[in-house]
Amino acid sequence: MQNSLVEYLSSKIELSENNKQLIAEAYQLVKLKKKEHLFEAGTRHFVEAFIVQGTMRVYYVDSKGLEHVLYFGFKNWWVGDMALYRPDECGLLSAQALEDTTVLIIHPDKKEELFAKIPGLERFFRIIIQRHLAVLQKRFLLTVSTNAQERYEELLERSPGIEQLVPQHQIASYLGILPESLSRMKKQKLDKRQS
Amino acid sequence: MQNSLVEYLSSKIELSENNKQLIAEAYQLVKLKKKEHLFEAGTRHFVEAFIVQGTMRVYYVDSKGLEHVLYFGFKNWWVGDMALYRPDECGLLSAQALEDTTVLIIHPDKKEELFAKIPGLERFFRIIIQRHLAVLQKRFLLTVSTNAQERYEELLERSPGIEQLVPQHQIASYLGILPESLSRMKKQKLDKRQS
DNA sequence: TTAATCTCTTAACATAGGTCAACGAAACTT
DNA sequence: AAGTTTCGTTGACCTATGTTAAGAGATTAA
Repeated sequence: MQNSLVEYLSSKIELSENNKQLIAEAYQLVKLKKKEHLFEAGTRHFVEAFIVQGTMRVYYVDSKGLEHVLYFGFKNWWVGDMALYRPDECGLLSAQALEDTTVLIIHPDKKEELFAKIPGLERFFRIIIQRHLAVLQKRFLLTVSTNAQERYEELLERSPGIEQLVPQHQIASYLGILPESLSRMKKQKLDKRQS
Repeated sequence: MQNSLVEYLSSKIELSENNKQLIAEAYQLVKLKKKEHLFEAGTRHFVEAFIVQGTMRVYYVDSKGLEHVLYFGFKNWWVGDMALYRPDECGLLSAQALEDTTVLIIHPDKKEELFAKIPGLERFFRIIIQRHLAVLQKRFLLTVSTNAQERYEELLERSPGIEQLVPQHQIASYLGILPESLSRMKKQKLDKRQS
């Protein structure tokens, strides 16, 4: 069932059989239907979920009501609002399943318990946070230093196959442009190739 | 001398006199002349500096040679490439003094020693990282959801007085536009106010 | 003090991407 | 299967910001 998380963690840190058991029991399986939300902006959600199967998008809704995809989550990735640091904070982000998706979640208190029992686990999660920071920083710098075309190419290179997993207007949102603009861009690319 | 760091930390966590002493001794005072660099992209720099006095900018140079300010550092702020997680990594960022500036730095190994000796310190630095993540996430979302005008107003509101500390073309770079565009924006604002 | 450099402003023109509107094709709902 | 919503495409036009060039002050260096 939740072996995928245990497998994933085992590949990252040393875990005794007993600890694997503890982890498997602490996490709870949640099944989301397509379009269902794991958490929504403005609510208290200290959720950090591991995707067992499926695809999600994490996005922000701005003051004009427009949505902006911050990142996508695929199998064996973590999704959450990593910027939250207290369980009682309200977040700015929402997370929605782009297809039927299965995730594993844990209560913050329970996570603390695991940290106390399993050496190396807290350190591992700290590294996850820092990796998120590194990824976000790269994303920001790419966004301010390139045009949509270049960002599109970078995305395709970094996540080949993403076009099969995510509808095109969500990709446009991730790139920071409108669907019409992505459509136009792709056409220009084609036209150029044929000339 | 380095009292400002000790004072700052004391206001955040409980510190015995002995621990204050340890901290004061572990950090090293560095004086930077205006335009001097604390670290530069492409070099191994695991630097995390506390600004005692002065102003710095942390920036990225893109593949076309253009500079993009990621953030400014003022008195009593931390500057560094928080995305680095191993002391032997090369960073993408550079940090330069915008005026004569004094900072406190520490060797990573020494920092580990402090962590071992001073309870609460490691936890505090973890919070700093997470706060950086939160700030960066907000910055990213603001950047993709607003125009330069709105970002300019947000900046002035969040950092009143910044225009006295930082030259205008650096502010433009922070906003993600060219100096000419910021100049034009300000003029339009004036024109509007007068009509 | 002069020269050299840096900083800010202005203006004319160029372009990436936004806006609006319309349409056909998929993909769900019933 | 019919109807409804969602998704991608196209085209005409618009706007924010980039580009280039020039000049005036301000600051720094010699």
